[in-house]
Amino acid sequence: MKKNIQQEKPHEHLIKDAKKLVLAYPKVPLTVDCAIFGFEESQLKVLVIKSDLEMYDGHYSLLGDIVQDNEELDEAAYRVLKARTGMNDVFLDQVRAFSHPARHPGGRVITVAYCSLLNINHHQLKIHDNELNWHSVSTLKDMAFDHKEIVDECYSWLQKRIQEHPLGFNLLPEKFSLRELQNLYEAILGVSLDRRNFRKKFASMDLLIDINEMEQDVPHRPGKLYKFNFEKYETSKRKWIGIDF
Amino acid sequence: MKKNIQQEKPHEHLIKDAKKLVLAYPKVPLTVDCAIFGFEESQLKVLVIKSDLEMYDGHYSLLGDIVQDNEELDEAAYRVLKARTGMNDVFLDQVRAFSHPARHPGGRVITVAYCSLLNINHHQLKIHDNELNWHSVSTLKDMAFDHKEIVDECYSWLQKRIQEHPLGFNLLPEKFSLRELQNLYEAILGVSLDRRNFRKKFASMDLLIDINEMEQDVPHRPGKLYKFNFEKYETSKRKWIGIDF
DNA sequence: GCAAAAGTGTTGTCCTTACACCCATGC
DNA sequence: GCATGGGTGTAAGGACAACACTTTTGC
Repeated sequence: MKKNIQQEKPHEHLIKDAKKLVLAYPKVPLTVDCAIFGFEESQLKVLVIKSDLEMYDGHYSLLGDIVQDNEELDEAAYRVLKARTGMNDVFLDQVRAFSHPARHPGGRVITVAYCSLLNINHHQLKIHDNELNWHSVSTLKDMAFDHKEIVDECYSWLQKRIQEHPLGFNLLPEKFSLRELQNLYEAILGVSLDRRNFRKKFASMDLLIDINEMEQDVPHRPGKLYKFNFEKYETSKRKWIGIDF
Repeated sequence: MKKNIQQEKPHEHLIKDAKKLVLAYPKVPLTVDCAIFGFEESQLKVLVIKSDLEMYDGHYSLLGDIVQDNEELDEAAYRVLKARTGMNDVFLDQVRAFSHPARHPGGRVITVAYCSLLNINHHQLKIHDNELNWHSVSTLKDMAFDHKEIVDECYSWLQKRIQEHPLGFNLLPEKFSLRELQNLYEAILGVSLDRRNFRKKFASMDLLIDINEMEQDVPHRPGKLYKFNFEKYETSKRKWIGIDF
């Protein structure tokens, strides 16, 4: 927007100097926070770090940073992600802004939350300060700031999105078995699924490429490995017709 | 978030003064913009106003305002809504933030977009300056700033949400006929729906209360009027199980 | 040979879709 | 009586849920 309601009068003139207008606006500190999810040992995990604020000593916080001048929010989030994980080409999407006036003990700070999905094994954590680590989502608590609320919201967001779009592949290795895929869905949705129906579902979607390789070193019959068919997915995204409460 | 990546060193001390930390953060002007949708003459409309920036002379913009100190984003959006429409208890939800550095000609301004749904006939527009008016969504173009992009995004958001939750009732009068409800869905989704199937669908959801009244002054057989069963809806919200790409 | 998980089909139910005729009202 | 939309039922097809046995590997 760009117009202050209080300023309005019946026949005001058009504003010529937009710069002057904006200079008069109040300003707030703005950050991005990333809920970076990974999948390991059949558990959904999120990347956290020990807070370096004394009042949150021992509590975890999400990775985030100040938004720089002339930086888009997406860029800022991506910068945080890359600085910590070293990864490019990572799934990243904005969830929503959090603006409670007391959410930061240092004063008013508004943050925009991002959800990111990556394969834990495809990267090395870049900085091991502050006990950067993967924490199981289900056992998280006592986070710094409003970060628990942010994680909860991002997790709900993920649960919903993963049922509408095949995002789960971002959390798996390039080659994966159907068992791994199902474990992932079960972990994220918190339900158990029928194996045969699950396989039929994905078979009928035709989004998996059979690469004619098998699992190695498993203590049971090895399963086939698949890749995700990104091309096919890109050319046939969901059409949104049908009311369904 | 709250930690600047560049600041990190192997054994830094915990930060005691959070206020001092935040004072050092760069700040940006922050606004909210509302895509306020209404339904009239079987068309989805959005509330717009003539921009008062000279460089956008004659172009429409959304309603919005600066976010005040210590104001939540939701509050700011609600304030804008109430100032212009005089309405309380209006549906309002955050869509997402827009942060392109050049989106405002006066310099960097980040905005958070909100989607709002209200019944056009239940309110009087509060201020008639700047040609505040309802504009058909389908014929909007040449808006000020990035407001066309914001409207498009909010419209997509609405198309999706209205299929998951019964939001449409916010756009209708308290009492409405099934025909009006169907017109609404057809207008928003841009499809035509089978009348019998549509009625069956809503009948089976059991979210409509038959109030034993009929339409008046229609030049054909009058239809029954219904109210939306808000209580029932609140106690039986959607359960999110099932993968569905 | 035993444990552990892979792989595979069928059936019933439910939901969705497609489709046509009579009815009530205003004019 | 005619135009306009209101109101209703049925049948076919597709999607989903439930369910058990055989196979392959490591040990």
